[in-house]
Amino acid sequence: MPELPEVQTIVSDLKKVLPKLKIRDVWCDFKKMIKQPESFAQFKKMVIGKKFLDVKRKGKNILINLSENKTLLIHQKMTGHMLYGKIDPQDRFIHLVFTLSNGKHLALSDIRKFAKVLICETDRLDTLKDIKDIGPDPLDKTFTFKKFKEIFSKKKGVIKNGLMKQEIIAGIGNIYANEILWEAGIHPFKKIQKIKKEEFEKIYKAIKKILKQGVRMRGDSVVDYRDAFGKKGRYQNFHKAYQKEGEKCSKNDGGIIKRIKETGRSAFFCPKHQKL
DNA sequence: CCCGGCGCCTGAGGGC
DNA sequence: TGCCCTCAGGCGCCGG
Repeated sequence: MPELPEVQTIVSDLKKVLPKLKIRDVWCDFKKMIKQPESFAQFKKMVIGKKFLDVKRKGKNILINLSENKTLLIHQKMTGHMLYGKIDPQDRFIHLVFTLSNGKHLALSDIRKFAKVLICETDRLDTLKDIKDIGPDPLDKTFTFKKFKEIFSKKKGVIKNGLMKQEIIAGIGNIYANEILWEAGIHPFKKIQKIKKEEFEKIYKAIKKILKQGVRMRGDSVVDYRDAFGKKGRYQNFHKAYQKEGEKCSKNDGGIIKRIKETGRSAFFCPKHQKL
């Protein structure tokens, strides 16, 4: 499931190959994924002939900046991922394909069809809910401890849910939330209001450390994530908590990783060193 | 306003 | 073998 490191990997890949190429054609077999403009015919008209200028990320959103003041926003949701290169026409999970001026393709593969795509005027991007209603990016230089603590100390609920709320902080999903809290030594269900300053410091450091590590490993392919060239990431080999239920905590503290389901999501943690 | 729960989707995996 | 159930979880939406 693409979270910040997976999205960042795709964005870096695409940034290397897309700029200066043009869109020759576009094909789609699941038009529902296109949220804006209204019809696929309009979408097609808006992108054909446009040139790729830049590729960016905001939270889990991929922003592909095109010529003539257009930006493609892509959210990969659970199983979506962008692919660049020669696309296998037999691949039934590919639902959107751009044919590029160099003869290659840019495609969106998505088993579960949750991904969404939209076009926005570049200078109106900030008016989009997807952009304006999300919190700061945890890897941004301006995301300081002061800012982190300031944002979180106002929030209610438990820490793991807070970390996963995009309107508070943008980019963290279930895998990294579990890993961050394992690293920080904080129980996933600890109430935000009960978290002390030193604990906030540990969480802050863990956010930076774990997300950077995820980026370095080119993402987490525990399910079906691939980079823009179809290669797996490596972060799944470094999980300490996520999907480690029943295993010994790698801190060797005698804890056995426990799993608790709440509101559809699994929390994984070590009951020994992650205290409430 | 906030919180919980459901719907969107489909493949994998377990039980029988 | 094959059917059916559950699970995976990002996020929009709805209702209490």
